[in-house]
This record gives sequence, structure tokens and C-alpha cells, in this order.
Amino acid sequence: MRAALSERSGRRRRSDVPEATVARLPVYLRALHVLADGGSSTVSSEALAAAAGVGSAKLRKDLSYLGSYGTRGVGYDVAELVLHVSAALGLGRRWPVVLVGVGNLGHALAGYGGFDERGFCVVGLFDVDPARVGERVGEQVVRHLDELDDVVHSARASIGVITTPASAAQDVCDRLVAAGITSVLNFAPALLQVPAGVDVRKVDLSNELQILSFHEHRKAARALTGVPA
Amino acid sequence: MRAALSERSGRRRRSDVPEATVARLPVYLRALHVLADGGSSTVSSEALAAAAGVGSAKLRKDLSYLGSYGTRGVGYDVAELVLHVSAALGLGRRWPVVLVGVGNLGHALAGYGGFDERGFCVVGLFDVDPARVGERVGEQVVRHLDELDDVVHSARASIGVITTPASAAQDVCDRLVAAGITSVLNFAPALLQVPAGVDVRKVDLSNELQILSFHEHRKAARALTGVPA
DNA sequence: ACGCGCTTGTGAACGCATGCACGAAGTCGA
DNA sequence: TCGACTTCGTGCATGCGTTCACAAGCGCGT
Repeated sequence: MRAALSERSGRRRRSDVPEATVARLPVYLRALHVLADGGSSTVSSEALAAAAGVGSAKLRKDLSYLGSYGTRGVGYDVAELVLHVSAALGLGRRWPVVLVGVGNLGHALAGYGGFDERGFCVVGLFDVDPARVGERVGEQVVRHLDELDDVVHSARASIGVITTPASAAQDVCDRLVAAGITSVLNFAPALLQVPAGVDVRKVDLSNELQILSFHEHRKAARALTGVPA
Repeated sequence: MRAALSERSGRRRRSDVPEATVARLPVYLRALHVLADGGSSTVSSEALAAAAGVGSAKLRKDLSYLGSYGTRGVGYDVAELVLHVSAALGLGRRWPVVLVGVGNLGHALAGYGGFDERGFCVVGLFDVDPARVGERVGEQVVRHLDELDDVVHSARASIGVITTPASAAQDVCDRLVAAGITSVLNFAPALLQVPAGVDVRKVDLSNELQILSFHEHRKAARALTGVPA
């Protein structure tokens, strides 16, 4: 059960970083890499914040959740901060990732170089379509979904990516969880039901477009009725 | 203090829907479509909330920003609510979309059926690589980026999707904005600078994985230090 | 006709996140 | 050594978003 929530104190523990902050850490990390490649050895919160597209106060507060790694009067050491942020994100190791659903999007993700660069390596591609099983994609060969357990166990994978149609997503998710996956990145437009202890993040391309559509619609309406300051 | 809010201090205007609510409207809409396909003619906030994965109070408040379209004691009429949510999202029309960067991901998105289903139609694919220009993808032929202005104008497109490498993203974005695009969906891992009045939404696959990595890392640490599984 | 039960819509309380302002702590030059 | 300057870390206030709880409203059975 949930022994983890035994301590219900209102105070925030040191290792307890707010979710909004966690979501920005990858952005900071990328900005830091750019700065490092550009030759900077130190950077002020102001400069880093600008590079990351946030306010400097927010950035300092975010980083303060990880510890006090800045030097007053100087700024942050870029290389050192990269290490600390990476450590906080758990990027000190390579994360094996399995991907289920080798359709259009699955192909694209399997071939996306950005994953390997950032410490994620695809250790298995799966599908149920016999026409796709055996196909070679990048450095992997598409396996049948039945082999999922073997691969997850032997590679000790804990992260799974779902790029199936919505109708198959929940079933695939169940099989991933059964195999031992505890973090799921879901591209299928479906709400996934998972047991406690399993994290799910959803990326829905249509949703994003519809949100843009909302604002676009509003802009058009605003333009018709005269533009108030 | 703020002249802009002079109209009605306490009351929120009808067209002023909180951003967090806007982000959930597409989720509700999808859940409604599922319910409609399932034969439901009415649905309670409790049931719809469960289908969308949110709390019922939140759902009611969200919908109340659009108006009072429910019937007390009964619930919401599914078909009617679909219309109202669609209208709020500006889905009463088809939105022409241009896509720049026909690489791995661009191919996948161009072939993704989910867009057309939801009222977005790709009216132009663009790239700068001469090897890709002329290639046929789906029902479109890849054009050179120089033709962007013509297509955007003739199709009256206002939404652009960027699936280029990060290094090209800002330049492409500038050209989109110059052509008249006012909403951008950016898949490149880069921070885009845009003038006021242009909306940008960013989707970064690596970021999502890194956020999962954070939680996975924390789960592992937690398992070691205190909490017996 | 009328009350009873169900569900919506919303005011109010609460909690989280953001922005501000300033003390603390370090560097650099004289 | 000392003082002036720079920049971090953070308490505090503010605003947004979520949750709670309940009155208002509607249909239905009697």
C-alpha cells in the first residue's frame, strides 16, 4: 500500500521538487548545453533565464530546490550546474526504453536521434501486425508484442512509449505494466488507467492544435469587434 | 490600478476562459465523442469527468466558463455539448495548416490521420533540402520553403507546424510569421522568439522523457532508502 | 399539484506557483 | 584591508487553479 505517504507534514522536503519546477529542468539543461558549447564557463541567473525563456527569479528558485550551487556575485558554473541538474533528473545513467506501435509516428520516434543524445536508448520495438514484425528500423528489428516481457526483463527497462492507435493503447499499457514498466509516455489519444506507482505522461498532437485553434478563433473574433487595448 | 480590467472587476468575461481550462477542452471533446459513439444521449458531470480523467467539480466549473448548457437533475446533452465545446475551440471551420521540415517526424505528422478528422488539413509541406522538394507525401508534394508565402496567402493558413532541426527553427519561425502565420506548433527543441500576437506551443519529446526519468530516478532512490516495496 | 431526489452551477476556502524586493555572500579594485 | 559592486537565495505578497460544499433548479412519481 501507500507507506510512502505516511509522513503528511506540510513542509517540503529537500528532495521534494515541485512538479512545475521538474518540468522546467530539462529546458534549463538544454540551455546550459548550448551555453557550454558556446564557450561560457559561468552564467548569471539573468542570462540563463533569458536563454530558457523564463524569469530570473523563477529560475533561481527552481535551482534552489536542487541545492545552492551558485556563487554570489558571479553566477553559476555551467559545467557544474549541468552535472547537478543532470543528477537531479536521473540522467547519470542510460535509460533503456521500449516502444510499442511501429506505425508512422513510431517509425519517426525510433529514428529520432535526440533520444540517444540525452541518455535514452531504444532497446525494443514492438507491434502486433505480422507485416511489421521483422522489419528493420534504425538499429532495431521489430519484434512481436509477445516478446515484450523477455526484452523488458533482460534489458531492465522501466520506461515505455506507446504509439499505437487509441483502441489498443490501454491493452498495450496493461502489458507494459505487467512486464514491469513503471513510466509510460503515451502518444495515443486515449486516457490510460494505471495502478499506483506508475507514471504516465500524455502527448496529444491534436490537442495541441485545438488549443492553438482556440486562440486563433479568439483572435479572429477580437479583430472583428474592434481591437481594445 | 489596471485599466485593462476596468469593465467588471470580479466577473470573468465569457470569452475569457482560463488557460488551464482551455487545455482540457479537447480532452472533454474527445470523451464526448466516445460517449456519443457509444450511444449515450445525455451524460452527468460525474460520468463525463471519469471518462476524461478529472474531478467532477473541475469539469463543471470548466464547462460553466462556456455557458450553462447542462440540465439540473439530468446532466448534459451529449450532442449539444459537443457543439458548444467545438464552437468554443473554434472548430466550426477547417483550419489550413502548413508544415515545415519534412524529416522523420514531419513525414509522420503529414501522414497522421488524426488531424484531418479533427478539422485540420495540411495545405502545404515545405523543406529546404532539394532532395526532398518534389517528393510526394500523402496527398501533398513537398515544396521549397521559398513558396511559403504564396501557399500561406492563397490558402489563408494561420497555423504553422515546425518539425525542423533546432538550428533552423528560429529562421523558419520568422518566415512563417512574416508570411502571416499567427499560431505555431513547435516540435524543434529550441526556444522561439515571436512578436506579440503570435502564439507558440512547444512539444519536446526529450523533455517528456526526462521528466519521466526524474520520477523513475526518485522511485529507485526511494526504494533503496526507506520504503520497502 | 406537489414534494422528493438528483444534478448543475457557483461562492468560498485552500494550496500551489509566480513575481517582487531585499538581505547575504561573494568578487574586484584601490 | 576595506569598501563598492554584483549576484544568489529566499521570505512575502499576489494571483491562479483546484476542491469543497451547498443552494438553486429540473424532472418524475404519486
